[in-house]
Order: sequence, then structure tokens, then C-alpha cells
Amino acid sequence: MQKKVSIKDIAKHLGVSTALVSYVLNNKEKEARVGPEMAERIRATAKEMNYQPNMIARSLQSGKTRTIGLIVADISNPFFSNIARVIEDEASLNNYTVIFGSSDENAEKSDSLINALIKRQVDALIIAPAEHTEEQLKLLRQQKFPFVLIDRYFNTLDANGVRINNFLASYKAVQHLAKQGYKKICMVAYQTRLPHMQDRKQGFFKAMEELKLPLHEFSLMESSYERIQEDVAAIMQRLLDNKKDRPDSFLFATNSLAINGLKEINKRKLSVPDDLGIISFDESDAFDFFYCPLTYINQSTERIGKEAVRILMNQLEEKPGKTSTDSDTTQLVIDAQLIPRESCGEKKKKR
Amino acid sequence: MQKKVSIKDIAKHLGVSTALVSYVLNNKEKEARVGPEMAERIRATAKEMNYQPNMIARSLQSGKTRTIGLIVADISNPFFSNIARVIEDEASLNNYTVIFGSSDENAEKSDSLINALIKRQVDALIIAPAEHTEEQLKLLRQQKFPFVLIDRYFNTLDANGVRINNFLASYKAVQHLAKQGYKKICMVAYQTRLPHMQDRKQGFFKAMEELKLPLHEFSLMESSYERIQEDVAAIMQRLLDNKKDRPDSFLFATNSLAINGLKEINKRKLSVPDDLGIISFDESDAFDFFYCPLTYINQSTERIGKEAVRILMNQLEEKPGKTSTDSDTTQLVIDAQLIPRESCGEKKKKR
DNA sequence: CTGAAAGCGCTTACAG
DNA sequence: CTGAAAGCGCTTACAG
Repeated sequence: MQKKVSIKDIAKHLGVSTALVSYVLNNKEKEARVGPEMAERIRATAKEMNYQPNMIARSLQSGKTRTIGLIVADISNPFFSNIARVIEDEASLNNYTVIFGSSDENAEKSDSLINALIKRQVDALIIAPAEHTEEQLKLLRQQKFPFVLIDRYFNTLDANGVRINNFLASYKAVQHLAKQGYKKICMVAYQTRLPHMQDRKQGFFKAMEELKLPLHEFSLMESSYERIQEDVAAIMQRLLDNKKDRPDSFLFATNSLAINGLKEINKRKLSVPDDLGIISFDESDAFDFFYCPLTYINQSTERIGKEAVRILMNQLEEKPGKTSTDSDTTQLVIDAQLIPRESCGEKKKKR
Repeated sequence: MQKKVSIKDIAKHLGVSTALVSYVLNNKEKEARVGPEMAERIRATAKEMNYQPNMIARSLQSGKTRTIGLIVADISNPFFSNIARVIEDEASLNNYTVIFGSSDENAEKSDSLINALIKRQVDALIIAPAEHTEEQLKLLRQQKFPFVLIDRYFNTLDANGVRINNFLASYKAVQHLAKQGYKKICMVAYQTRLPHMQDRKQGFFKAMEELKLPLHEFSLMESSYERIQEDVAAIMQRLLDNKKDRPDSFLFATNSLAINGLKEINKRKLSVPDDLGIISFDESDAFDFFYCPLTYINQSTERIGKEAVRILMNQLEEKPGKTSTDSDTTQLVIDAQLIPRESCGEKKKKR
């Protein structure tokens, strides 16, 4: 690396003080009442010497880095990479950049990620929190560090957040399945105590109850995150190979669960929607290319990302006349839409 | 935000100098020959006061941020988000974090992204360069700024890079199609002069020539990046609705092209592999769920990401006894594998 | 209109 | 064994 040119180099080159250069380059010539010719000369040599301001120095001075830290479960999961893209664009509009990290649903990783990002002085965090991270987040709150949770939340933590109405989304999915004639519904979810997932499970049970659909031992099946492939394979094997008493439909709680589940269904030559009805949360190219396009619950990554950044910006770029305080908290619950396609026999009914 | 505790606060609290605190917290007590009891007291109060070092200050001092900038076409494209995940993990092993940005294949965006990241003092860049960015990159080289290109490259630019053997991959794909009995092959590629894409096209033509397969006006069809959906739809419409003289197979140059193409094929109730043989570059969940699992050319995102970081680390963490200079350049060409599945009639032949 | 100076939080040769 | 001091590149009140 060749030595970078600094404000000092420009000042020396012109025989003026660094202050002058700084004022001009920050367009504060009026405040400092710098002469217009001088200003022009400074700007010219800055360009000529290919001066690039050192944001690190500026950050040390200002205490702000204009950087947002993004922590998700796994950046390679399309749900999160789509959100990341939206956040990138929104942040960019506000002149912020984004550092990211993947927690793998692991509380320790999350903790070290949060610390690493804070040491790097990110101005704020956007977090899809993993299980058992309430304490880390409470500490952040306590320190009044700005952050907003996405996708997930905690009951015991009063914090900014954006999420869908998980309970209702599940509830409606079950209603939809029932309306299409399915009765023995199996929900495949993650084995976790994260409230957003619990809400999905409870919405499921609530709807089953209201519809007076009997529960079976297979009604709720749970997979771990770490061994999703093996777990879902085992679940599907157990349920599908039992010809006598098997579910007639599945509600998958995430795209990854669905993709793993569908692979098992395919292996067994079971036909959707005739043998099995299917609904999944999230989107996936795979859902479009499954021979019977999947009915799914759409979580708008666009809205989640945009709103998360908006909430943060409101907090960071506080106007003088603001009424809210650091202790106020914004929680946005986005209405998730059920997108009916063909995997619950929608096409048949119409015929 | 509550005031952060600094090294100075600890020093004041203990009535010692900041230097002492700094030495101890950096485990340089021996060099500074600090007393073990003193060291212990310092460590204790640091923990007690929940001290977090300010990396910004450290960076200003050292000139290093231990941050890598990653510029891809679009972080929400699974190919790139998979690479991003690998890079994140590899960087993390070396105590680096990653800032990312999406260029949307746009040279101006790329330029402003590069500048923004350099202003933020990233130590190095990993770039999947867009068209018309040679000049920006040449400037980087000239300034001896460390970077490595992934996926793409430029003939006129001598720079670090990791990519697959694009020419050969295409070449083999055509051979595979021909072996399966397809003759009227159409390659659907991006309309760009980026060499990696040109290589794919040339590999295609070379194989066609060697196999003495006649070219048609539809042999190479090109889509823009910005309007991929419309362009591919138009291409497929023109080709597939012409019953008399239409291709009997497609080679898609990327996953996005394939996904858009397959949707059009599905609409027309054409059957793969009977009516059409298909091969695509890249991977996708969609390829697995297409009724006829796609034969594809696997670009190992794992290897691309790992090698990119490795090359960078070699350059950044230069050992004293190193022989290479800043002007040396590493270009790694990874062998891409053709993964035969069913979309070229592989199963049929065997029966 | 312009410059000297302090300071952001840290590191590190240097002097005692 | 320990501390005073300079410096990383910038900003900004303050003095002239």
C-alpha cells in the first residue's frame, strides 16, 4: 500500500493550516469564512492529489461510524440474504454501510459477534436474535445501545422490533388447509423456545381447536436447527411410512424445513395435493418449481428490512424537536399474507 | 448511548498511567515489565467496568482495521450469499470482519462502493467485478491496494483472482448434451463483455465446432442483467413457439437465467428431457425441485470463498521471510464439475 | 479571513 | 518496574 494522502499533505502543499483544508473539504467555508479563491485552490489540489478522507479518523473524532451491524442466523439463507439486500440499500440511502455476521442460532456466537461489532463502533445493530440471547440484548438496552430486532423477539425484553403476526399466519394456514378438506394436519417446526416460533405453534393449535380437528401424536413435530436434514428426514420417514395413520397435510414453519420435507415427500412418490396438502412459511425458488407450486405464507423481506432501518434512523438521526426518548420502543407487526397456489388442492376445487 | 469506558477511565480509577493499562490489556506486560499484581488489578477493573476497546482508535493508530470489503453483484443472489458466508467464516478465523455492498453490475455503483469502503479503511477488498470496472481496478493496483477478484476477471488487468475454468466447463457441457443425443443446442447467456462470460460462450462455440454441430441463428441468445425476466421470456417465447425449427436443448450460463428460462418452459408444457435437454451453471434449490432434476455445472462457492480469503491473508499478514512482492499476483482457476442428473436424459439411456 | 491548539482513544518508543 | 509524551488523521471552538 502506498502512503495515503492526508489533509496535512494538502495543507503543506499549499502552505496553509490543516484547519483550513478541513473546513473547505467539509463545505464549511462560510462558517470559517474562507476566501473563495483559497477554497478553490484547496479543492483543486485535493482532487489532484486524489485525497480520500479517512473515515476512521473522522469517526474517532465524532464517535459515529455511520455503520450498521447486521446479525442474522445465516447470511446464506435466502430469507436473510434478501433482508440483507434491502437493509444495504436503505442504509446506503442514509449514507450508512453494513457489516454482517451469522450467529448460526448460537448464543455464544451471537455474543461474540455483538461484542466484535460494538468494539468496531457500529452505530447500531439489526439482529435476528438466537435463542438464549435475552441477557445479551438486555445489556444492550441497559447501555442504551440502539438496535432493532427482526423476525424474532422476546417477551421479557422491551426492544425495537419488526416481525410478522406469526400466530395469525399459522392460524390462517390451518384454516386454509381445513377449508380445502385436510383434517390430519402436521406442523413441522423448529425445536426452540423463541417466541416467534412458539407463536406459530400456538396459532396452529388454536385453529385446530376451534375447528374441532382432533390432535394426533404427530400433530406437532420438531426439528433441531443444527441437524435439520437428519431430523426432518427422520420425522418424514416415521410419519409417511406409517400407512395406517399418517397426516394428510403439512404446515412447515420455515423454508428450510419445507425444502427438506419436500425432498422426503418426493422420494416416496407421494402426490401433492392428492396425497398430501402443503403450506410453508417463507418463499423459495424451490416452491415455484415443485411440481405443484406451493401455497406459502409470505413474509415481506422488503418491508422487514425497510422498517428496521427506518426505526433505527429515527433513533440515530434525532431531530432537535423530537419528543420520544431513548427508552421508547417501536414494535412493528407486519401482516403476513397467505398466498394460495396449488399445493392444497386449490385448483381442483375450482374445477 | 451511555458514555463508553475508556482506557483513561481505568487508569484514573487506579491512579496509574494509560500506558500501563494499554500494555496489560494487550498482554504486553513482560515487554513493559509491569508487576503481576498491578496487571491483575488492571485486568480486574477492566472487567468490572465492562471495558470494551475502541477498535476505531486502535485502527487510527495502526492503520489497519482488520476489515475486508466484499463487493458482489447482488448479495441476495444465492451464489453470492453462499460465497459471502464462506468469506465471513474464513475472515472470522483470521479475526477479520466483513463489510459488503452490491454493485448491481453497475460500474458507477461499483466505483462509489469501492471508494466508500476505502474511505472506511478496509484492509482489502474481495470483488466480483462488474463490466467496465477495469479502470477502477487498475487504479487500485497502481495504489497497491490489496484485493482479489472472484468469479470474474479482466484480460487487461493483472490481479489476484479466483474463478472456475469457464471455457472448459461450457465445452464439457456441450459435449455432454451431444453425447445424450442433443444437436440443436441453444446457449442462453448474459449480454456482457465480461471475460468469464465470453469464455463460457467461446467454450460453447468451440465444442459445437469440434462436434461439427451446425450453428443456428438461435445458437447463442443473450439477455440483459437489468431486465432478465422480460428478456429471457422474450427469448424463450421466440424460440419455443417456433415449432418448425426450435432448439432441442439449452445451456444456461447462470442460475438466474436458468430459473427464468425454466419458468417459461413450464408454461408451455414442454417436457424435460424428452422435448428439451437442459444444463445450467451454478446451483439452486430450484434445480433440485424441478420435476426433472437439473444437470448442472457446480462452481464450488466453498472453494472460491476460502481461496479468496487465503490469497488475501497471504498478502496482508506478510511473514518476515516472504519472497513475494506486492507486484506478484495469484490467479487460481478452479475446476468446475459437471454434475449429471436427469435433465439430459441420463436416466433413460441407462435403462 | 486564517492559524494554533486541543482532543477523540489508543499504542509505543523513550526516559527515568 | 512505571509514566510522560508524541502521534495516528481529523474536527472545531477559540484567538487573532
